[in-house]
Order: sequence, then C-alpha cells, then structure tokens
Amino acid sequence: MRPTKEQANQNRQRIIDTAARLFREKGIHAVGVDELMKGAGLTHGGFYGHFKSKGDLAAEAVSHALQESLRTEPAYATLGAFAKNYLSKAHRDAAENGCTVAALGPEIARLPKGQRGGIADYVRARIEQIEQIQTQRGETVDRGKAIAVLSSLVGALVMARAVDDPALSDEILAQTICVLSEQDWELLHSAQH
Amino acid sequence: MRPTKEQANQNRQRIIDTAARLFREKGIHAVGVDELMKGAGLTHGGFYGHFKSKGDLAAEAVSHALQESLRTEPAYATLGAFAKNYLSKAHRDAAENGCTVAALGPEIARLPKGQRGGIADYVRARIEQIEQIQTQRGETVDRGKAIAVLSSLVGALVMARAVDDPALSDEILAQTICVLSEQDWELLHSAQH
DNA sequence: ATTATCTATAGATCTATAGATAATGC
DNA sequence: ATTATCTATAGATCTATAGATAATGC
Repeated sequence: MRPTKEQANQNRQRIIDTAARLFREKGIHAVGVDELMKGAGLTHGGFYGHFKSKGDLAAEAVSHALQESLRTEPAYATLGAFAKNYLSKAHRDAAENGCTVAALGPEIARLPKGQRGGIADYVRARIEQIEQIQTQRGETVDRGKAIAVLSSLVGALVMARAVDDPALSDEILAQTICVLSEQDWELLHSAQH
Repeated sequence: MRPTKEQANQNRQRIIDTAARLFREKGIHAVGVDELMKGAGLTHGGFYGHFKSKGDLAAEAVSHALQESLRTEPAYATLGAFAKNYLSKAHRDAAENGCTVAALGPEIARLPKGQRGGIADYVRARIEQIEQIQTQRGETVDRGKAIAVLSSLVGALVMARAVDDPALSDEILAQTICVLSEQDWELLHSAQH
C-alpha cells in the first residue's frame, strides 16, 4: 500500500493539478478536501500528509495554475491573434483549464496577502507579453496600453461567462476581439511615423 | 415579538440588503445563513419564512446589488470621468458596495441560468451607459468600443483587487484611467471630421 | 524503522425544518 | 386565528486528526 517516494511526489503533484482544475471550475470554497482527493484518486485522510491545510494547498494550486497557463501558451504576433485565442468560445466554456484570473480573480483577492500564488508576477508577465507584441511590431512600448488591453481581455471573459444570454455573451467576445484587432492597425500606423 | 406586516417586509428587505453587501465582500459561498441573519439583526431560523433557500436569496441579492449600483450612479460626461470613478482606490477597497460583476462575476457565472439576478440586463445597461457618453460627445455610437471599454473597466478592477502588490495595483488603476481618458480626445477628434 | 495512505471519527459549521411564542389583524 | 420570529435541533458536509496498515528504504 505504501508507494515509493517518487510515486508519493507524483501523488502530491496530482493533488495540486486536480485542485488547480476543480478550483477554477467550481470555485475554491465550493470544492471540499473529500471531493478533491477523490478527484486525485486518493482518500481524504491522506491529504494532510501532503499539505498543512486547505488554505496552503489553495496558494499552491493557484500558483500552479498561473504558471501552467503562462508556460503552455504560445507567443502571439498580434493583439488580434492573442485576443482571438483568449476570447475564444472554447476558453469561455472551459474555465477549468483557462486563465486563473478570469476564473478566480475575486476569490484570489479575498485570500491573505502572500498566499495568492504569486498573482502579481503573473499579471506582470501578462503585461510584458503584450509589450513584447508592441516591440515586435516596431512600436515604442506603451505599458499603459498594454495594461488596458490586458484589462479588457480579463473583463470581457468574466462578463461573457457571467451573462446568461448566449447572444450577448458571444457579442462581448466578438466585439472585444474586433476592437483589439483594430489596435494592430493603429500600432502599425503609428510605427510608420 | 411578532412585527407588523410592514416591519416584516422591511426585515425581508434588510436581509436582501445585508446579503448584497456581505456576498460582495466575502463571496456567496463564504457567507452562511447564520452570519447573514445576524448581520440583519435576526436569528437564523427566521430566514426560511422569507426565502425558500439560500440559492433563492442569492439570486435576489445579486439582482438587488446590480440594480442599486445602476440606480445610485450619476451620468458621466466623459469616459475619463466614468473611469476615474469606477477605477478609484475607494471602489477597489470597498467591494461590498461596489460593482457586482467585479466582485462576484465568476461566482455568478456558476449559478444556474435564470438565477443570475438579471446580470445580462445589467451588462446591457452598462454598455448603453457608455454609448450614451459617445452620443453626448457627438460621436456616432460604436457598440464594439463601448463593450471593449466596459471590459477594460471590469478587468482592471478585478486585477487591481487580486494583485497583492500595492504599487502594481495602483498602476493598473491609474494606467487604465489614463488610456480611457485619451479615448475622449480620440472621440472628439473623429467627431470633428 | 520509517512513512504514505487508509479507515474512522471528532468537532465545527452549514442548510433546513419543527414546534413554541407572542403580538398582529381579522 | 394568523403569522413573523425565535429556540432547538436534525442531518449533511467540511476541515482536521488519530491510529491502523503495509510496503518501502535504511
């Protein structure tokens, strides 16, 4: 019954992975240790061998989710391409694997400071990701615009998910993609001066 | 001990009001019926004389919070003025009285359809509020831009609250205000053609 | 011998209900 | 007599702990 040290570490990782998925899907508060461990294929008693408390796991799971979504994402050449991906119906309809800020932002805001899984670093990385697109297109970096673009991405996804009118939800995604795509042309235009 | 019919109705309203505040502050899941009724100055047993379930109250409380924040808000002449108010530090630091989408968006998204307190109507009203600013400034109404502006407001507030770095939080608010204020000039410029 | 997991359970909390209470409203 | 609220509690669930189990790793 006792697994090897390596298997135990894999189990621990699977708990974090399962939590990162379930928390984004249902919210941190809505997922109990029992459901979580069942999702990882273990019994709930074993949880406290790996983590001191559910709160400790929450911080690790949020951190893991944030890092994964940065790691697995490709580099985009234009704002339009970034927006088209971030504001896809697929992303809207699969919060469990998507952006942690859009899925858990308000809940993360209620966690104690220092236990928010390095969300500040994540937001900074996202801002820099957009600044990099500006650089690639030959534009001088405009951090303010990068922040505003990121804000519109997060806000549009939050609203598209919250709204219970499918037409309005689709419209929010499509229109925000459209506006951000137009900014590519503006960037190009101002860069030619 | 039994209150008048009018007092009973006032009690019911006070429960909804308290819920609208506590839910935004701590999240719907994090507030129990006991704490809620204590906040309204009643005992928890009386709750079910007013509401069938906590879920039923949640829908009413969200609806109430949405309507209140629309009702109490002034009309803004410019995007900059709107943004300055919505993205103020006061709003960031007092979620319990602020925008329900920014405080509870992801949690509302997980409520059953039809029990989301008319959030679609609220988002539509917010979009129209921005379209009205466009009209007032003599610009042809651009619904896409209105949606993108609204998205950036919501997203910036969610991020500014989630981030545990005060400097970054302030920067997100200030920069997004700055970018939206610049759009006032662009509107004016394009309207003069 | 050590230790990761499991079984069982303590203790707290949460939603909801039942019956008592006491003032209103017919 | 009706009914809004209160007291008390049922029943479920949630976090966390204790002790047993059995395979690993010294």
